[in-house]
Amino acid sequence: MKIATWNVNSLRQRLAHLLDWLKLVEPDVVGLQELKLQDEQFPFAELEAAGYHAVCNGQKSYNGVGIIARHPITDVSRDMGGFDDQQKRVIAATVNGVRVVNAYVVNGQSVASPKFEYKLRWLGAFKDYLTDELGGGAPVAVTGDFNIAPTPEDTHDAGYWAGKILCSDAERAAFRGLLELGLTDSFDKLVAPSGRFTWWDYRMGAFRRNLGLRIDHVLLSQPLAQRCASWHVDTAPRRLERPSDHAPVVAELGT
DNA sequence: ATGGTCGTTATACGA
Repeated sequence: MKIATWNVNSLRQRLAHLLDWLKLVEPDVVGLQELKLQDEQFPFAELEAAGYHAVCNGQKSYNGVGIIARHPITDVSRDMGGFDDQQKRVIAATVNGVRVVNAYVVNGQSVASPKFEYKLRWLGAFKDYLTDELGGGAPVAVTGDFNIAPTPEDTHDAGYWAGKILCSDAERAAFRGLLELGLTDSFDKLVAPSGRFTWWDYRMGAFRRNLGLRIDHVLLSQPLAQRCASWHVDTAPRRLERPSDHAPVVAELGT
């Protein structure tokens, strides 16, 4: 079973990339982020033709998340109950007995920004939300653009990124707090041929120079973590013309 | 590496 996450940075711009990638890789479940479209614009027909069920929580211009899967998708939940948020960042659903939670975590802009306060509040709410989902009895897979590089090694230049947005102590502590709920970072099963970065800035030729960060993650609750055999980044879509600035991450689970 | 690019019912702002 392949569980993937991919920030596509506009699904309308990236639909061909996604469809080609699905055909090649055949993931069972994919959490998609930054759809940048409304629900009625979601390409359900194209994905169905590709063999995928789909659910989404869309928003005009910004944010927006979706889950696509080869098995039927049930028990769809949108947003975090109890957290008043105008931004569409969370969708959860059950796929083949697995509770899939897919999130587009707040970027935060800079640690001095009011958006950083929002990011930390949001992460606090997300921890509570995951606590509830983990108590639901089903194994849980959390996919998403977390906008957090968990360790200095998850950056191309630890000195440059020290204390900056995506790498601050507060963000990293929040990420560890999620793991402490009983989730394992599937990155622990990194396979040797894969690099670890999942995002490269569009500017400065950052991808060509491999100036990246690891900010997209697949976290697994215990029964799934035990089955996780490998983690890798697929950089092929990042090499295409007009790519997303993120590459898909794939966690593969055995039986 | 502080510039440089993308995306969006845009022409500023978010990432």
